[in-house]
Amino acid sequence: MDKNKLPVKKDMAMDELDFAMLAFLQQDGRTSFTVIAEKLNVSVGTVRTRFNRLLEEGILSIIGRVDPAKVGFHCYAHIAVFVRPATLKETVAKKIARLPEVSFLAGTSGDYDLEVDVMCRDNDHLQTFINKVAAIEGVHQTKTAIYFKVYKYAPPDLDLLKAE
Amino acid sequence: MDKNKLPVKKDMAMDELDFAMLAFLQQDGRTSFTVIAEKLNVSVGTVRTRFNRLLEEGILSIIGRVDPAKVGFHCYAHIAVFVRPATLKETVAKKIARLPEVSFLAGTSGDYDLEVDVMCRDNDHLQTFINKVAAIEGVHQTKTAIYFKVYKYAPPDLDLLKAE
DNA sequence: AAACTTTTCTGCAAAAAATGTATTTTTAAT
DNA sequence: ATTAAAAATACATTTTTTGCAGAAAAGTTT
Repeated sequence: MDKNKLPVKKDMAMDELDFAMLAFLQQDGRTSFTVIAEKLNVSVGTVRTRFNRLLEEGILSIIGRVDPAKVGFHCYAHIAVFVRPATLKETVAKKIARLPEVSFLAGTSGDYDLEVDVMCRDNDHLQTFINKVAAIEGVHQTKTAIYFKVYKYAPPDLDLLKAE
Repeated sequence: MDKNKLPVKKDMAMDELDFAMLAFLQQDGRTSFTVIAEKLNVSVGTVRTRFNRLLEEGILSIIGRVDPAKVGFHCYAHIAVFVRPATLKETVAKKIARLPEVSFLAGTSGDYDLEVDVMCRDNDHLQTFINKVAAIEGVHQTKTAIYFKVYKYAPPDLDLLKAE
């Protein structure tokens, strides 16, 4: 397999072999080096070296994904947070990030300032959480929406990077 | 280790041992059965049996998580989709779900009908994507917001289920 | 409550996979 | 072309997983 550099960040270049490995691991994070090596026609050692580099660089991480609904999180919600004065945004973000219910937190370019996605046991738990957020200094308003039905939840499609 | 049933869905009961295993695997999906067994004071066989059950039930999956930004997705955005007439919601959802850029798609209780999160290479790619969505029959309006800074991206915190 | 059934856990041997290291091959630079 | 550096390979060793068979626990039935 040849290694044509792909148009990624210059400092950490990745070739086709890396991407091929990622493709396997995205599907099953426990795929053995042996199997990957066979499928890609390289030695086990090569796969191992590459794998470790990908981990070290933080490009890849192997995690056990737990289905939230199946273990008891029956309420997945989206909270739009309006911060005032705007200068408090970072401070507020840091405080919200600490709450364990928060699965995603980001600053956006939209109407509101911060987006908070939370996993709660139930509506009761959610309400308690919202109150906690509302009590934070700088939180001016919140708008909550519940995710009724999740149609898709997928990892990034690496093919989008190859074919342009 | 004793197995006090925890308040999860009745049909697939999980005990403390299962949760302890999940906790390990959430951190490192490649943790060997041997290590888990030692830490939890059970036999390797037990860990294996439980592990397989968790996989089969879809409670757990081991995946290689790829850092989108590091491989070339420099634009993570949020698109609010308004569907009209409302009856087309499911149809529209199915069509959007097929697009490879979509990492998350859900129906919400908020102002808009569908929330679409997308991973794109750059703003250009994003714009092309938005046009594709806008062209779908039933899509009345879209509002896009870019995630400027992601403060947190975390798996569900299982401790929230134990202590209530 | 004893006898029986089912499920879960354990222990051990065999197979498979990962690791450590020395060597070869490839790549890049002068 | 020559040489230096980086990456890939091969193979012996260690570790982990897998496949069962037997033991222990939990749950039923009478």
